[in-house]
Amino acid sequence: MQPGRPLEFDPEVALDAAMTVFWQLGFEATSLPDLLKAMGLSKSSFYNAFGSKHQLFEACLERFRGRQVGRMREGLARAPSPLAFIRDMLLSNAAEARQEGPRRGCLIMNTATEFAGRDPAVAGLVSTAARDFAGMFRQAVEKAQVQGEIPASANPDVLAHYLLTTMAGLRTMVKAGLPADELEKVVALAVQALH
Amino acid sequence: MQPGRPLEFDPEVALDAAMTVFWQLGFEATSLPDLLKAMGLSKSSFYNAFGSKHQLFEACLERFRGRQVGRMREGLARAPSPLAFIRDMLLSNAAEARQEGPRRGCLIMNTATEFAGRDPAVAGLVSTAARDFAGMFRQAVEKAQVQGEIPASANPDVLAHYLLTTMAGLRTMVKAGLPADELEKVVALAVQALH
DNA sequence: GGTTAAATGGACTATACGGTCCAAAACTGG
DNA sequence: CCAGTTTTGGACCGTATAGTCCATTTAACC
Repeated sequence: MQPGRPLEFDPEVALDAAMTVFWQLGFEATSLPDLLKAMGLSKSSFYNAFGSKHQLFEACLERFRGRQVGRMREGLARAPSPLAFIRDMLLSNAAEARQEGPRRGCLIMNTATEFAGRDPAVAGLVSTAARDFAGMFRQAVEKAQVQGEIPASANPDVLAHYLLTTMAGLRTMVKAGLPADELEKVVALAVQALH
Repeated sequence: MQPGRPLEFDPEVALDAAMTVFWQLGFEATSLPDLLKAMGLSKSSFYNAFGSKHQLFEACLERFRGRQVGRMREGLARAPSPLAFIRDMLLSNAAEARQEGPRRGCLIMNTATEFAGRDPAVAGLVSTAARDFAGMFRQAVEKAQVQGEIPASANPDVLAHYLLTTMAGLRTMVKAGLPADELEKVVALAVQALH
């Protein structure tokens, strides 16, 4: 690449801002002006750097997936025990019901419900992300089995999918307005079911 | 009401058609032309009869809620046992993963994730519906406790919320592309957890 | 400091949106 | 058959949408 003027904005930062907007509003409800404002750039720069609203959205999904997987990996590594990680994971989802504000949920789950079925590219990203999340849960389950926190007889894949399903359900129930107390009891029950 | 020309369409039928469209596409992604086409009426008739897209949507939510509660009540009455009803309920959600087509999910859950948080009126309808669904599950749980299918020591409310959460999670996972076989194993595990 | 390549702001486009309005048509009751 | 009331189709409106384009500015390299 030859000389030329350097970017005035940090694409990473801009992408983060865009991700947040999509996360809160979803794809359809997010307008271009919404994005430009949040990202702090002009139309030209936007299209120059990100191609289109749709491409940007896909980039955000990817970004979210990677970040979330990283967060889970890190959480599993740091947690006092694999089962504690699982419980904390679910509890952190339920905890969103405590905050008064936005209730963003999970970008991947939101996207799955919003329109994964109508867009093959997006559907692919969503299902890949779901598989990755399940994979992390699976690792946690297997680790818990080694440590004797979960019976070795259980099928780690089934448990992983069960946990992912519960997580998705919690996010939905938060948005539906169930109080945090109730959801925390649900989490306790769900964790109990692993034994 | 005096003479006047009678309606050329059946409002109930039209409402059903509208409900189906919203169910598949969500509120934002459904355009007025989409609705008119599905309902088979002109703009004038539409606004005359239903006020606005938003009002129509609220009517559809109400309709869905009532219908779903009725379906659950009926299912519980007909089922060979309360626990069988619960299992069938969850399985029927998972079963959507088998069909190739649309994957509509549950209108209420879809709406919760799409934009319940941004619209107080809609949020109210969604949370009412969620409470109603939970109430039906609660009845099933209590009945199951009487019949000894579920330990009497369990808290019916918690179990009801747990079931609702699982149901919501299943619908999300269906949309995320998890295969039906896996989801059915998840259902078995979730039902197991009630004991 | 000139050349070059890229970024920028803003004007511009075409389309689609939800919603309104009105004149004409159509059906009922008398 | 007429009066009364409502439905109906379609023209119309202002706005917002995603996306394009170009002339100008800007900074890096030699």
